[in-house]
Amino acid sequence: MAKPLTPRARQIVAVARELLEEEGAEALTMRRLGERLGIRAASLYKHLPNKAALEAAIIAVGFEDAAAAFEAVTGNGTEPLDTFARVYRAFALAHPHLYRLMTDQPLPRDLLPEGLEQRAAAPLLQAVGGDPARARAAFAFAHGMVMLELTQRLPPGEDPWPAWREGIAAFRARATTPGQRATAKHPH
Amino acid sequence: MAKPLTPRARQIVAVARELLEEEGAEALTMRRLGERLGIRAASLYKHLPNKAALEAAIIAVGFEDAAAAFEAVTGNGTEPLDTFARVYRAFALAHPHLYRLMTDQPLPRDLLPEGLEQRAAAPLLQAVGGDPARARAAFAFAHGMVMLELTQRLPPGEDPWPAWREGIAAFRARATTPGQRATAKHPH
DNA sequence: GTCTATACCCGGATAGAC
DNA sequence: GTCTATCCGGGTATAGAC
Repeated sequence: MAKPLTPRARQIVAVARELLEEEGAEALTMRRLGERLGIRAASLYKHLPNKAALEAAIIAVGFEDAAAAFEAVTGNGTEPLDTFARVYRAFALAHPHLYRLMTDQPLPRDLLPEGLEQRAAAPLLQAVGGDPARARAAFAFAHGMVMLELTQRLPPGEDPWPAWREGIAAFRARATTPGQRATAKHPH
Repeated sequence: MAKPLTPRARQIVAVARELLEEEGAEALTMRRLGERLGIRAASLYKHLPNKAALEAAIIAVGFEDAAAAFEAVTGNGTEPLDTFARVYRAFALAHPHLYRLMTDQPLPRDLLPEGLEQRAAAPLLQAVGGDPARARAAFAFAHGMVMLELTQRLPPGEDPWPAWREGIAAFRARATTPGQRATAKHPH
C-alpha cells in the first residue's frame, strides 16, 4: 500500500501541511500548493499521483506527530487518562485543520503505513486499563469534546475544563460496568 | 434574526433537505436543487437570499426534528440517559448528511429561531441530573461516538454497543465530581 | 522536473426581459 | 416567479515541449 515518497515529494507534503494548517482545508488545492512552492500545479503530478495521495500523506505525518506526542509523556508519573486528555486536546487545538482532515472522513487505510493507527491508539488503551470498549468510549468522549470546541458548540467564553474533568473522572472512576444503577465500587 | 420563510421557500427547503439526505453535502448546490424543483438555479434567489440561508433553514428543521424525537420519548419510564443515547444515535444514523451539516461548522445562530438550541439540549441536561458540565461531557461522548461511527473509525464489522454501554454507564454511575480519586458520593 | 496550454468540470450569484 | 444570458471564480488533471 503506502508507496514510499521521494525526498522532493516529502518536502511538497510538508509545505502542503503548512498550507492546510495556516489557511484551512479549502485552501489546500493543487494550485495554491504550487504557488507556495514556486512551481505550477501541473508539476506536482510528477511527484504525487493525485490529490488523494497528497492528503493521505499529510494524514500519515499527522498521525506520526500525534503518536510521538503521546509517547513523549507516557510513564511520566501523572495520571494516565488525564495526561492522555491533555495531550490529545493540545494536539487538536494546536492543529485544528490538520485534526479535521485526519478525522472528517474514513481513513484511507490503504494509503497509510502499516501499524500507524494502532500506534496512535495504544496510549489510550493502556490508560483505561486495556478494555477496548472502554478505550473506544473514552476516545469518543475526547474526540467529541475536541469537536465541540472546534465547532464552537460550547457556550461562548465558557471554560471547557469542567466538562473535560467530568469525562475524565467518568472513565477513570469505575472498575467495571455496573449492572444497573449508581452502585459505585469503592477503591480498597 | 431568522426571517420567516414564505410557504414556497419552506417547500424549497424541504426539497433541499431531501437532496442533502439522499446525495450528500457536495450534491447540495443551487443548480442541483433547481433541477429537483424543475426550475433554474437563478430563480431560487427570488425565495432565499443565498445558499447560507438555505443551509441555515435546513439546520433549523433538523434541530426541530431532533428535539421532537427526544420529546416523544421523555418520561416513558426507561432509563433517561440510555434513552437519550438511543434516540440520539438513531437520529444521527438515520440522517447522516443532515447530522453532519448540523454539527460540522459553528452554528449560524443569527439565522436560527430563538430558543431552538436550548430546546434540543434540554433532554440531556435532565437525563444527567441537571449538571451542565456533566451534560456537556455526556453530549461530547454521544457526538463522538456518532462521528466515529459515521466516519467508520471503529474497527469494521464490530458492534459499537459495548462502547456505547461503557459511556452510558460512565455518565450514569457517579453522583458528582470526585475531588481527586474515585471517592464517589453516596446518594442519600 | 518544470513549463505552457488546455480540457473539462463545477460553483454562487446578478441583470434584465417577460 | 420564472426565464436566459452571463460574470467571475474555482477545481483536478493530462499532453507534450523543453
